Amino acid sequence: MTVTIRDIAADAGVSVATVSRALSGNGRVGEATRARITEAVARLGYQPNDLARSLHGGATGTIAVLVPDITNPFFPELVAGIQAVANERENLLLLCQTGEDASTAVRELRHLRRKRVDGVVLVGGLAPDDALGGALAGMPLVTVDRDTGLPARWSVRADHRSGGRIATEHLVELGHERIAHVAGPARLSVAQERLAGHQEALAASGLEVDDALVVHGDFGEAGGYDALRTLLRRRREFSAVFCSNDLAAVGALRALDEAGFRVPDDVSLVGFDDIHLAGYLRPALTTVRQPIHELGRRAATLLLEHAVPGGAERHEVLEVSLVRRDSARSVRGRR
Amino acid sequence: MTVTIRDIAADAGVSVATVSRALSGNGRVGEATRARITEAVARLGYQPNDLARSLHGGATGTIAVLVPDITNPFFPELVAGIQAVANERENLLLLCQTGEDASTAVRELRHLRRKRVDGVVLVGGLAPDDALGGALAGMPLVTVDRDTGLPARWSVRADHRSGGRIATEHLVELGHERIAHVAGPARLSVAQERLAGHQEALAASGLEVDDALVVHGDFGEAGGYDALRTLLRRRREFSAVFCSNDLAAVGALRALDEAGFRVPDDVSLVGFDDIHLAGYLRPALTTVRQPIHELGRRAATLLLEHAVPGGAERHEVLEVSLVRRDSARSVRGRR
DNA sequence: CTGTTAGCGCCTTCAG
DNA sequence: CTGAAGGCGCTAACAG
Repeated sequence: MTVTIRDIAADAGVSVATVSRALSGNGRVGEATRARITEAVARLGYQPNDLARSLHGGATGTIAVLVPDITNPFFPELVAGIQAVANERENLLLLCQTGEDASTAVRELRHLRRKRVDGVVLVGGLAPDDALGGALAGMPLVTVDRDTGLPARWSVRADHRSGGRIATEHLVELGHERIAHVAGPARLSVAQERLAGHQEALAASGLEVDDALVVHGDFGEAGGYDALRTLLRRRREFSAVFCSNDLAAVGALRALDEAGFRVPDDVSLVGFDDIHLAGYLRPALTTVRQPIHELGRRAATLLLEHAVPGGAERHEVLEVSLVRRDSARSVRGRR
Repeated sequence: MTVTIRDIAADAGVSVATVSRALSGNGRVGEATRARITEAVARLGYQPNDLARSLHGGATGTIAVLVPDITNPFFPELVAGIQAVANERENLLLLCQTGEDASTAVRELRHLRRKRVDGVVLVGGLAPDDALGGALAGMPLVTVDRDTGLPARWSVRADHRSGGRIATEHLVELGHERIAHVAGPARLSVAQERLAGHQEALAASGLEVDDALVVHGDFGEAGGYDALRTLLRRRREFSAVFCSNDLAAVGALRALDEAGFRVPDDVSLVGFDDIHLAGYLRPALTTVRQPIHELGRRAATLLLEHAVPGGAERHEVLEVSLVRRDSARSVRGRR
C-alpha cells in the first residue's frame, strides 16, 4: 500500500539503514548509492512517515498555541506571528481554543502531550486550576500576556501599564479632565495593568480618580457598547474615554453615536492594541499600539530556541506606543 | 524517563497486551485487573503516546485547515466552526496559511502528509499548480469556496451568486439606478460569482450595466478604500455601492467619508459576509450574510464523516440572506 | 479473560 | 561506506 523505506531499499539494492542515512543526512553515503536511492524515492513516490521518525524520541516538529478565542482580531494577528517563525523552522502549528476555561485548557494540554508536541504557547488568562500544573509539567511553555497563576519560565508580553499611562496622558495633554475608562475583565492582569496605568496618569496630573468613571467590559464590541451605555446612564460628566482595547472602542463608538455624541467633537476616544482595523474606523482610532505580530514571533522564537527543560528563564516585555489618529482631540464640548 | 505501557504492566503484574486492552477499550478485561491497571496509570502518571498508537496505521486524530490569511476576519470565524466539530470528535486542528500561494500550499501539504493527518480542509483560491494534484492525491480533502482547479469530491460553499443578486436587488428596490460594485480579486471564483449575481440583478431590472462602475479590490480594507477612490476619480454618477465583502466595505466607508459623502444619506452601501464586526460599524452595515461558522462546521463534518477514499462525492451549497441594517436606504441625493 | 509474539516505519549502535 | 540487528511505544492477531 504505502511505500516505505524498505521498498526503496529493495528497489535500490541497498539496506534500509543506508536509505535512512541517505534521507536523514546523518552518516556518509556513497555518491552512487545516494543517487540510486534518490532516484528510487522519486520514482516510487516515497513519503517519509514522521510518526515513525519521532517515535524514537526525537522532536515532532509541531508546536501548539492556545488562545481564548480566535474570533477576536487580536489573536489572529498574534497567531500569524507565531506561525511565521514556526514555518521558517519547518514546524507545524496546532491551534487550540480555551474560551478562557481552565478545564478545557487542561483537556487540550493532555491531548497535546499524547501527541508529543514540542512545546506550547499559552495566550491570555486562565482561571487557576489544580489540574493545570500537572497538565503543564515538563512541557516547554511560553506564555503571552499571562503572568498570573502558574510560574512560567518563559514569557512575552507588552507593557500594558505603560500603555494605559500614555493613553491617558495623551488625553490629559489634550485638555481633558474627566476621562472615563472602559476596562477589560477585572480578572485579567492585562486589564488590571491598563487600568493601573490609567489611574497612575490621572494621579500624576493631579486629576480626580472617580470610580464612577470606570466600567468593566469583556474586551468585545458588545462589552464596549454596554459599558458605555452604563457610563452614560450614570450621568457623570466626561469628555474623553479610554477603552481598554480596540474592539471595545468599536462598541463604545457605536453607543456614543446612538446617544448623539460625535467623536471626537463631543467626546474623545482612545483604544488599545492597534488591531489592523483601527486605522480604518471613522474616525480613525487613536490607540496604543502593541506590536502584536512581533509578540507572536518572539513567543515562538523563545519556545523554539530557549524553552528547553534546562534552559535559562527568560521574560520579554515589549514596548507600546501611542498612535495618534483622529478619534481624540482637544477638549471643547463636554457632557 | 517517560513511563510506558510496559512500566504500568510490570507495576500491575499483567502483560502489556492487557494494559493496552484496558486503556483502548477493545477486548474484555477483568474487573480486578482493570482496577489495578487504572490505579497504576494514575500513580505512575502514565501518558499514552499517540505517535506509537497511530504508527501501525490507525488515524492520527488530527486534521488541518489551509487558509489564505488568518488575519482576515472571515477566516477565524470559519476556523472556529471547523475547530468546534474537530473538538467534539476529539480531533486536533493544524492551522496553515497559504497566502494564496500554490507552491506554499504544496509544501505544506507534503508536510502534512508526512505527519499523516487524517484530512485537510482547503479554503479559498489557489492558482493552479502542477504539483498540487500530486500533493493532494489520496488525501481526504474538503474544499470551501473553491471550485476552480482540481476536482474536489467534497466541498462546501455559500451561494455567492445569489448573494450578489439579492444585494443589488435590495439596492434597486430602494430606488437606486446607478449602482457601483467593488469586486474581489478577479481570479477568485467567489468574486466572479458575486459580480455575476450583481450584474444579473441589474439586467433583470432593466438597468444599464456600466463597466466603469466596477472596480476590483483585494478583499481587504485597503483594497476597498483604493477601489472607491478610483471610482470617485472616474466621476461617474452613482448613488449606491455594493462591496464584495465587508472588509472592503470598511475601506469604502472611509474613502466615502473622506470625500465628504455621508452613508447612507448621500450614498448607500451594502457589504457581503456579515462578519461579526459588520453590526458594529457606523452606520451598521447592511450586508449579505453567509453562515460562516456553519460553513466551517459543515466542512469539518464532511471531512470527518464522508471524506473517505471510497465515499460518495458530496457538495453542499449554503443559503445566504440579506441583513438589513443602516447603511442602505432609499435614494435621495446622488453623485 | 490474559499472555506471547509479531510487527507499524524508522533510526541507531555495532560490526564488517 | 554499508549491512545486520535491536528497539521506540503500542496494537493486534493468535494461543492458552
